Amino acid sequence: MTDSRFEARFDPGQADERWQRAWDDARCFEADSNSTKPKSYVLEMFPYPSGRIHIGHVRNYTMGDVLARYKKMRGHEVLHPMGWDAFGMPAENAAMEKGVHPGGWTRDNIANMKAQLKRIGFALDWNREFATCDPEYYGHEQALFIDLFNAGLVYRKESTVNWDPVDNTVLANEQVIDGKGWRSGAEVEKRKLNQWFLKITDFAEELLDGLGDLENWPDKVRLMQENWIGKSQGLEFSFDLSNGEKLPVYTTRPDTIFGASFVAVAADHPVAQGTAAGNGDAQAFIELCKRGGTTAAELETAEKLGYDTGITAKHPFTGADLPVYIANFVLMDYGTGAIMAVPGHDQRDFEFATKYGLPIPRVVAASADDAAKPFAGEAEAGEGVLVNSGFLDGMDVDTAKREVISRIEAQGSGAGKTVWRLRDWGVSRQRYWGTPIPFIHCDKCGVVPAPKDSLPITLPEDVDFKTPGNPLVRHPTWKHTKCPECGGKAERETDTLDTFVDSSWYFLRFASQPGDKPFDRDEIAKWLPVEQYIGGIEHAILHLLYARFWTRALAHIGLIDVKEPFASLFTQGMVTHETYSRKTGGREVFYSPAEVDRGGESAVLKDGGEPVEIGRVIKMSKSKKNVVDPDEIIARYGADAVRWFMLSDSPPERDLPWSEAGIEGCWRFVQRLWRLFGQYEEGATGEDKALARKSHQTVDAVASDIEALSFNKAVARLYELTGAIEKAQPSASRNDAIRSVLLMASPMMPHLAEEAWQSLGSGGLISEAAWPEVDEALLVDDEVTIAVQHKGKLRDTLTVAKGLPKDELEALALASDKVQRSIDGAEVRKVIVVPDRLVNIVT
RNA sequence: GCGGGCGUGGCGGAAUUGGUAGACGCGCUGGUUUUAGGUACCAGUAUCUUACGAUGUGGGGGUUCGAGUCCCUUCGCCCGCACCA
Repeated sequence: MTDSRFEARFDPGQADERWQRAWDDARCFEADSNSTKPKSYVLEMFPYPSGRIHIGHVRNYTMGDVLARYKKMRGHEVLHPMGWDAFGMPAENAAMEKGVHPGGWTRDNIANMKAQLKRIGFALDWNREFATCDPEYYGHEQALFIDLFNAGLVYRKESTVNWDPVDNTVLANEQVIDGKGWRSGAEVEKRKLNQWFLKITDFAEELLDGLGDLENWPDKVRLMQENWIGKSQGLEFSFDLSNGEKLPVYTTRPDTIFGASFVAVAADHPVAQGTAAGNGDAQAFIELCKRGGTTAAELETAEKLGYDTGITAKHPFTGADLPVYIANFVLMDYGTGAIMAVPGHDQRDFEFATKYGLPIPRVVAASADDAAKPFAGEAEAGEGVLVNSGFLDGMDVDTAKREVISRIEAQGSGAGKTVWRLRDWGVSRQRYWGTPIPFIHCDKCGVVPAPKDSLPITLPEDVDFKTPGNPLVRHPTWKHTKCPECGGKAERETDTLDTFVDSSWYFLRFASQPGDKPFDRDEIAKWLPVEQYIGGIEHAILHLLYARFWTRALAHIGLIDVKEPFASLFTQGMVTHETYSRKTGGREVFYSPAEVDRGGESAVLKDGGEPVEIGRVIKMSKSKKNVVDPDEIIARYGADAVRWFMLSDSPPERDLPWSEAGIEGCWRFVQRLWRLFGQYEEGATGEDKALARKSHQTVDAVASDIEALSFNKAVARLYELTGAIEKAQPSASRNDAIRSVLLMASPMMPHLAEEAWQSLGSGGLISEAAWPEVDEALLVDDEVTIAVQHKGKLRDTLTVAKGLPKDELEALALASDKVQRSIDGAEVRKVIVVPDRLVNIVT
């Protein structure tokens, strides 16, 4: 019964590219800023141009694409742009390893990856494409940076970097492995440099409060940001030290002050520095702290170490002399860089006190009776009542906090204080491949911003990467310039900006890209905020917080009117794959899926047939070789099967395990749909009420699924409806249902859909068509299936008219043979009836 | 270490406010069509049990007429930790 206009099989090899060209020719996905339609800005996190599109990108962009195409079908003017996060370290690493220029390497990668994206058929507005390494883009970024400087949001201060003494280079955290430089293997040192900072802490309160309005962000992301910002109410007070100095400390647990058994300062705290002067042992200890990791994770997992300064601090209430230690777990940039340590009620202090034999007094207990209860090998950080604490005894934790703060304030030795965990954003990078920081150092005038008409300050092309270190510093001419203030000899800043700055406003530039300024305020007002932002959960904190901050900062200085850039956020999972490996000579060798023949339970090498071990399903990575190349898959199965796979089965926020069998199944479904569309019978008449109902219910449900980004559910519903249509006899209802499936599948399998749309003789492109209408009357079923339980266990089901009253349901349930057999004459004590759902009989 | 998340058949997963656990797909088993087939179609597929039935959502405990869903506890895996993007 196959329609003659349909070939036996859908051939993506000839169809995909043809339709991609048709979309380009019709310019269907170009966003019109002057449109009067409701707007939808759909954005996926733009990729770093590493060279190849990764299957994870394909998943991310397919989700956004389905939403963008769907919104267009619902009559929205859609902005769905794409660009390149093109600055960063990998380009410099490639330059060092392969002798290529970072710019050329990046441009080649972009060209490759763009071609790859085109082959997947994404509905992108390529007119708005840019790369952050375009001088035009980073020139505007330099202008914005100067604006923020003029608004007092940019400053310089000393801060610590990882220094590789052999390569004479600053290392990123990921380049430090076990405290050693990844290339040189040299012991990494901490070194202080003058660096540029953005005052994100000025916005801490705003960024925290703003989270409350981001209702369409995942709760987990909001919670992570809240914890990261880390507002805490505590007490800052000063200890009188035995050397006559005062030592300010900050604590969030002033209630436990009677449990303080020592005081600790960070290695770079002035008290530590003072102790080290003329004290070799203290100096050695501070040196020890300077080695090793800089990251919070390393600091906190490292063994707690300390050095007794010999100084003591006088307890403000008991007058006791507490020893002052230099400790490796105290951070200089949180609070005052010094703490009162309460080992009984803080785990880090507990470990330290145990190691150094310091007292561990209990000052909080479950009840006053437990005042002498020993600790069970760890600190107790929870709630309770105060004990062994003088005037605080018997109070709860909150009351005691307030009491201590007011007494300290009365003494005049301190005050209640709000402290934030959030630190200012250090944006200096001692690297070439980034946005040059637009400032000029003049001996006479100091650090002055470059004149705006000198922007962009572009990177020099003639650089070499044979010598380690920043090529901008050793370039013969680049940094030499004139001071814009006095006209005298001066030098350019050679630091470049963190690439997180580039990604903090690219979504604005997509919406509006005038040549003479970063963006047009009115156009931003039209397009922003982004309706739906989609990206990886790994960006939950840094990128998303920086972008929120940068947007607020621009609003603060009056350049834009939007404060939150992303109205709705979705974080998708990774694409994973099992690993294949063989142990040869004690070494594990990994093989790529392409090298392996995968049977039901086992796998063997294609070349040679030796068995390989099938490993866990993990994130795709080059080192484990468990990667699949989107290009190869598309060449084999076409773009639509790959897109369908990306949407099927796994909920989008969870990991998606790639499997060969899975893509085969998708390929078969593409063909099954193709046959279904061929079964559209011109002129078929007659009504099929059940099918019509199923079809309209599916259209309604798939629409809500797509809007909720629950693509796996939408896919399951399309399978179901397809099955129902295949079983039905030809009718007008059936034709209508086939047409609905075609339209519903079109955002997911656009090439197949265009081909079928054309074959059915529908005019124009399906990409320009409207979403099918839903007949509300068909959404409600008139019969429901009721579960009948006895003592909470299912005994029978009943099919009854919808809305049947409770007493009738109860009577029907009790009349059931199966139920009576289960009750077996016992006394019915209670019957619970949930209309249209269930009856539960309790005996 | 701290913060956040996840855990349901052989596999991916589905399951309004607590209300028929396993929809849908993959795989597997049997059959039909085909010269053949890696295609298509039909039937079956949580576990135990001959059956009646019992058990079952990482483990243990609790609340409830009723728990995958709520509470406590425990184990495993994943993400982030400020210079990877």
